[in-house]
Amino acid sequence: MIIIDYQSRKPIYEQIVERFELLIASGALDPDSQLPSVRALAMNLSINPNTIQKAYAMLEEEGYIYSVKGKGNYVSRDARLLQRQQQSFYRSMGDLVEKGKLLGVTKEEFVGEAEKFYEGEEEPDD
Amino acid sequence: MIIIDYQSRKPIYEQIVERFELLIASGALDPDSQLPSVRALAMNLSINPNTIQKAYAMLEEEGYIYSVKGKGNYVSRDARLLQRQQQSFYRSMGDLVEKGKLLGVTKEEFVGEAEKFYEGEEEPDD
Amino acid sequence: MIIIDYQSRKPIYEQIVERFELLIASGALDPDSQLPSVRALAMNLSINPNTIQKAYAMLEEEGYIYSVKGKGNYVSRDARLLQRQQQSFYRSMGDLVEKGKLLGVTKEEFVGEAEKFYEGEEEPDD
Amino acid sequence: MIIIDYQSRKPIYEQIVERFELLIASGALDPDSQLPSVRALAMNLSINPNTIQKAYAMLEEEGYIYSVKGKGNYVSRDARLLQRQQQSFYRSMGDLVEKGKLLGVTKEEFVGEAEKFYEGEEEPDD
DNA sequence: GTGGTCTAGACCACA
DNA sequence: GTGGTCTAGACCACA
Repeated sequence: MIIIDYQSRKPIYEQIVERFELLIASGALDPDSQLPSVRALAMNLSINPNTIQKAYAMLEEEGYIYSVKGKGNYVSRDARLLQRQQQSFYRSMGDLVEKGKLLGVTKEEFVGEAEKFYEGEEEPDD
Repeated sequence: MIIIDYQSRKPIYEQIVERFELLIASGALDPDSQLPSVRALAMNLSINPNTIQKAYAMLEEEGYIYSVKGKGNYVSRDARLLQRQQQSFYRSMGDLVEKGKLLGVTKEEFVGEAEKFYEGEEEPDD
Repeated sequence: MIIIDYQSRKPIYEQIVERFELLIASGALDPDSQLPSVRALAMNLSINPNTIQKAYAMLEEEGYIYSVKGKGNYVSRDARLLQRQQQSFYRSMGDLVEKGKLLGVTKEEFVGEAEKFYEGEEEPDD
Repeated sequence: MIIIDYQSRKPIYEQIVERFELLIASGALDPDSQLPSVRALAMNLSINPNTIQKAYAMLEEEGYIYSVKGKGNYVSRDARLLQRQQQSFYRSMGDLVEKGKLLGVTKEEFVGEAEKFYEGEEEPDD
């Protein structure tokens, strides 16, 4: 469920945070369902429990999960999380378009490539 | 020409590198034209000369600029730089599309928004 | 009678203790009246009986309740409990005022808002 | 500037966070002024640098400070921080009023005591 | 068993 | 010198 790129310049805890943000905002994880325990996930990924702890603390601070003492961490029930992710998504798109303009990518090229990306993945047949 | 966001989490030297990469790949800086001297730019942005040094070293290593001992740093003449930037650009687009799918953004929404971003900005009146 | 906020950062047993403290000190629970049994309350709130046990033990230690072996837990008859709560109440008020001063809240603003809070709520129509 | 109560149930890093929140929101610390370095403050309070780090990370996440890599942590310039603190302040007041009502504290008593607290501190003479 | 806090200490990136 | 990440390990509170 969580994949870590140990070569990445992005810190481990951040990779975990971003992964869970997506899983939660997209609905892949149901509200009030329990996250893997700190120790279990640490073992699983063979990293230090403190690092997981840090990631979970961050997710709680951001409202993605809530923690129940002595029981575990649970997915928050908050519709605004999806909105928030989408907003950040469109902001990234804006940045990308700006970069594209600088590099001489036309609107048509941009849209054409994007459509290919959209289609390419889902049905690898035909 | 170079704008630094001092509050950004992105290191200063990296901001400088990326900015020059774009300026050079897009042709905004002509091949063989001279870059501002390390000291001048450091003074101008009021940051540590070592930071500029590091950015220039990186740009040289990547082939964006070449340095002439005792004279200064100059823009490389290399058509592949634009290609390289565009490739990285399309890779980013692919990542963005993946994220969009997870967040339930449809192809139509994606394309629609992208077009808005393309049109929205002030076009240099001709 | 007892409401638990499972998402609160405050431990469950503590929420239970504080709730009973108020109910008893305010006279909402009569002296010598019986508290719900540990098991019943645990079932009712669907939490671990150990947690209720711990809360009751704490209330007994503080003198709010007394326990009769084999029978159950009962509300203490002790006028000083109200005083104690009120003292702690005024201490909190002192802390709040200090904080208000730091934040630039004037005495007039403080009093004005407090009066609004006092009036705002539904008063048990008489 | 920062005082730690080592007996408190409140974690050290949280005490540090709350103290800086007040100092910053109240304007006692000027925007863009530098906070003590992680190591210096750690030494000063004789606690582990990791604990200070944690507090600073939290303050950054909340927008009270920003961190410049290799240079230090600085106070944010954001007027909404004061508002945010005041909102939380009035929420606390609301809770306190509710408690007061339960304990039989009348509006007049509440206001009277609050005024005493407001006056008591400033001029210890007269 | 669950999360949370803290220390000690190493090591890296950045300016 | 500055912050940031991570590990190892202890110890506590809670359910």
